[in-house]
Amino acid sequence: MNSPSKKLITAALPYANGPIHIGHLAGAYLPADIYARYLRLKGEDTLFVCGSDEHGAAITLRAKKEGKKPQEIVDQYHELNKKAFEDFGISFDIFHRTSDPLHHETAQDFFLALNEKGVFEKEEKEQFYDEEFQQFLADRYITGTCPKCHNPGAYGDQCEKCGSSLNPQELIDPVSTLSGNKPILKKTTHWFLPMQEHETWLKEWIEEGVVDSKKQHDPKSWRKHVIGQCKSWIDGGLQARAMTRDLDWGVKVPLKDASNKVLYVWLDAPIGYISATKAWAKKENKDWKAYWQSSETDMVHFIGKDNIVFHCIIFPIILKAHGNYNLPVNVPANEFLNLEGQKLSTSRNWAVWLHEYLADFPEKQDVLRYVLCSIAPETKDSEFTWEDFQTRNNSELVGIYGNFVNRALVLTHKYFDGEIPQAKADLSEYQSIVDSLKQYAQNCNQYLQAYRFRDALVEAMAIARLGNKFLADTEPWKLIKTDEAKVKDILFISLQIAANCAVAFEPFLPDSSKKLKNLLNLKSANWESLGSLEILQSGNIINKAEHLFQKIEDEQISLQVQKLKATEKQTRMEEKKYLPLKEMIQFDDFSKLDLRLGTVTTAEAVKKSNKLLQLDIDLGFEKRTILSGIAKHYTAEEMVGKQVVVVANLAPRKMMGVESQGMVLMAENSEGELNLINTEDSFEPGSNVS
RNA sequence: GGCGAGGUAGCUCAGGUGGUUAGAGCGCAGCACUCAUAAUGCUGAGGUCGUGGGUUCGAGUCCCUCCCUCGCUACCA
Repeated sequence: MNSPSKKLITAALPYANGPIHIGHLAGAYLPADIYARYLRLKGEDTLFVCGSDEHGAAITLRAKKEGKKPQEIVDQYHELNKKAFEDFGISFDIFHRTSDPLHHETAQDFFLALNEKGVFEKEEKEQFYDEEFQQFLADRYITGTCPKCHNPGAYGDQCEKCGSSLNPQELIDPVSTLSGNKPILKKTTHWFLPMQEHETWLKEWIEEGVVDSKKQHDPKSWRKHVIGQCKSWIDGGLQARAMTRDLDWGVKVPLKDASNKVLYVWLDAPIGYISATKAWAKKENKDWKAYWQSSETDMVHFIGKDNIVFHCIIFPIILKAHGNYNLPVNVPANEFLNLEGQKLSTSRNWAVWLHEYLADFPEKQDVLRYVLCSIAPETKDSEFTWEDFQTRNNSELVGIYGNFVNRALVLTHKYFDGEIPQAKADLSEYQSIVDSLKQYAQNCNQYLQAYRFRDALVEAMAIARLGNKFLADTEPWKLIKTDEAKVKDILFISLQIAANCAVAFEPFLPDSSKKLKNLLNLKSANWESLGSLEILQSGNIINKAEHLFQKIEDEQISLQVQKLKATEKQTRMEEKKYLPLKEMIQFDDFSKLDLRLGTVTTAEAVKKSNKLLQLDIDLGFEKRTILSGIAKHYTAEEMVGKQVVVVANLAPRKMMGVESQGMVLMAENSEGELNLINTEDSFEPGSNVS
């Protein structure tokens, strides 16, 4: 491998259907930004691109639901997210969008090029079509009865009850989820990408890092879970996938016989990286090809784990099939971030939204960057808690880093009126400090190169720790009384360490580094100076000390926790609310029910079930065994002796190997809690309920 | 029950291709210090690396059994 002179960094295009939360940031944008900033600091020719992914059925449907145009939805979130990224210092060279004409043109050209090379297989198939909505239906917008297990709620692509994967045409009584009508079958043509034809070279590329007999990357530098997931896909056998869709919101398929068809997301979103590059190049008067088609350029995709297959299999196939394009040298996908014990969920509002965070913690974007990098899910899922956020801020940012900087500045002002002192020529008695500094700097650099940002950040913090230790060991506040010359050496070194902090933290905490550099009157410092005692110039004046970070109090934290709990409760209420009223019935329908009072005589948990209790119930005239799904609300012990209402003429049903002879009635509230139904004066068993 | 992930110090977690006394941060205890946002530094507690087997000269690190936890899913008639 040569050492490329250019770097292209991409971060997954966020879907313009909602705002950005800490999971997105920790998963892709923060590591990408750290890496991009690191490369720029090293002076490498770096381009960092991203943009909004604005097409797809979900946006169309949402627009329809809200009575808006798709473009309105997309405009709203594009602007919101663009601003959130800016506020958090995500230093995209361009944040483009896929609704831009340049993108449509680029994606269409790409499609045409592939089509001319005969990469696709054109095939006509019958597909379900919703006549009322006048559109073909994606698999997941069709439900029906599963042909295998007769579950009435199966989706067009799979039945979640029995787990079998399906074709929409297999469903019994298919229904469109758009209109609720029965869809009709209609012929339509699509362009398929036969991925199975690419298995051989893909396998070699992923496992050996070799493509076209050339070493392209070192697989050892790739994360284990990334390679693992790719292998399991390839080993499971790749299949042909349609690259076109019958929709009207998207990039039009640029062929005469393809009206009302758009490119599928695989040929749309990732091409967004290319069109973003083109848009940037146009503006900057540069050549976009230098970043995509030159062997001098390394490309790295930053994504979350849900995007691995996309970026490691499908996009590479497309790029290679097109020819001329580079493949990524790494795809450092992160796993998922959880929040206070639960996974983040946009729909359930279980998230910390970037724009809301800044409203509550103004100008504290670096604190969140610090915490999210410290706990980034680089090798496995990890957890964000507000308590941890507070601890890391207070004990690490304030106590270690901010405090050290403050000590060095305050001492310099106190003893030398803010002038960086002149140290003696021979500082060899401090060699061990210099060695440690160099070591941390080197470690930090190596970890950054290896995409290990958590570890790299720990090394940066170690530099601040070193500074604190140095001051504690040398005690300049004592020495000043006896040996001012030595205090000059000590503060000279301390200030150099502070300057080192400014450099080392710059990729992670750009705003704080800027502040610190201002305090030190340091115009610029590149990455190469890291580890040296030559960043600051003796004789220069530094500014008066200001705190880089502020403590976060308990009240602020409990407020956030309360906020989370409140939104959680609210969304749960909204989800449940009141069930819709069922269809009206006649008295005859009701009188078919035979409801009786019964007394629970014995109760036990059903083995290997976590919901079912097995109850023996005395109905007066006979005894019944009934299974009831209440184990999460009642223990077996407390059920014994309870009076219940039983549906006594319900057909028996076997569950978990036991026959249930009836059903116990329960009330369920909006929280999903269950409660028994009783008579006021405990009538005798067998009494009729009507 | 099925699928996925995981069980390492009080807590949160590191521990590529097996190899000397198993690590970090926080918390805790003691000591030092007072320049600093009661901040910092040093020292310590002494963890059967979930269980039981196996492979090996040698296993948190590989194989098998079992137990437990979490997520999705099934069982709520």
